Amino acid sequence: MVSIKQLTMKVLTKNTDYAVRALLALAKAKGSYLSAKAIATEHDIPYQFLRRLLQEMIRHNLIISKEGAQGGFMIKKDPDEITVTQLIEIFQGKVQVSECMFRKQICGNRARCVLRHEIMRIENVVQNEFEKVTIGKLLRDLEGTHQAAPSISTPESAE
Amino acid sequence: MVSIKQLTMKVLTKNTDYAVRALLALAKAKGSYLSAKAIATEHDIPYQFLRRLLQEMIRHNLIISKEGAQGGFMIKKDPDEITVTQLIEIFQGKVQVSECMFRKQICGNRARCVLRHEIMRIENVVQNEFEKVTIGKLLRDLEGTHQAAPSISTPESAE
DNA sequence: TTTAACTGATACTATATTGGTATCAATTAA
DNA sequence: TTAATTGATACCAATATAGTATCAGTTAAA
Ligand code: FES
Ligand code: FES
Repeated sequence: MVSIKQLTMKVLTKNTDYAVRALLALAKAKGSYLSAKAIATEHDIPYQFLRRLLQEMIRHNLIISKEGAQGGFMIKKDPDEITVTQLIEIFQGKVQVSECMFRKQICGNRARCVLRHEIMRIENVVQNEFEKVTIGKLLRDLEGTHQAAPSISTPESAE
Repeated sequence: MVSIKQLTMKVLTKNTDYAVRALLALAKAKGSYLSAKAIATEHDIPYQFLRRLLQEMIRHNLIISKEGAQGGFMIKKDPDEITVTQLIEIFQGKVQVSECMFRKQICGNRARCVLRHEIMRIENVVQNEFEKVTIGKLLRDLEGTHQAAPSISTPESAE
């Protein structure tokens, strides 16, 4: 075996995972401040880890904060304008399929490379797909799940 | 900054990169044995690293080997049947967008989850796209680049 | 006016993954 | 017999990911 350790390669890391969860909590609490501690305990996110993520999201103008007692964080940007793509880019950097495998070896100086085209095309597909998933959409799905929409045809017992 | 180190997250690792290069070399040399050393030097792949990859590919029936002096490796499987997806799975494990972010927190016991559907859909898209890229296709592109097809409309000076 | 509940900033540690090296035994052509 | 070569596997280094700790500053409220 060479490198098959986990059996899967993650495209979303904990950073993004936690950030999305936190944003959903903040979006739901829209208008009031939620403390990092509250979010952390309620959503099982390591406290200090979460704090860094929140600070990063402030820098990116997704949320704001209030210091001191009774302080906390509040969502700033419209949830429908926050895409998973953005979060991935903030916390994991741009998704790139390959910096260009083979480079010199195969392509030499030639600018034309079908493989590269394939790769770039795939990259765009991924990008576009994630672009469609916003915090607002997830929130609505989530609330739909817990409130209305009693049951959907295919129950999908998987997972 | 939280984790933006490289600015990009790779979907293809060196393993896969090198494996594809080696397979292209072997596909080109179809019918004769190429030594690991020859491949390594010709394609700038770390020798010992490459040897492990080759052994792994033997285990997966992509290539065969001959021991001893004048030995080496020879491609076994039809290049058109070797997809990049397969190589990714061998060397990086299955591509999985997320093992299921949020899990309990959000979905609880509910089997219905739109986010999960989105994620799975994206996974499938990636999988399908890579499925289309085979060693055979790459080899033909490569040979086209070096032999016929003198020039294509868009030169793409990028990279 | 002191204190406890907070965030800001940042350094640190631990673990996992990725990338690469080294070693030695076994095989085979010359 | 020897040099070229693979089989097998252990090891090491660099980087990325995940998580922890600390301390200074702010603020609501007792
Ligand atoms: S492999 Fe780099 S341009 Fe083709
Ligand atoms: S997040 Fe896991 S099923 Fe929805």
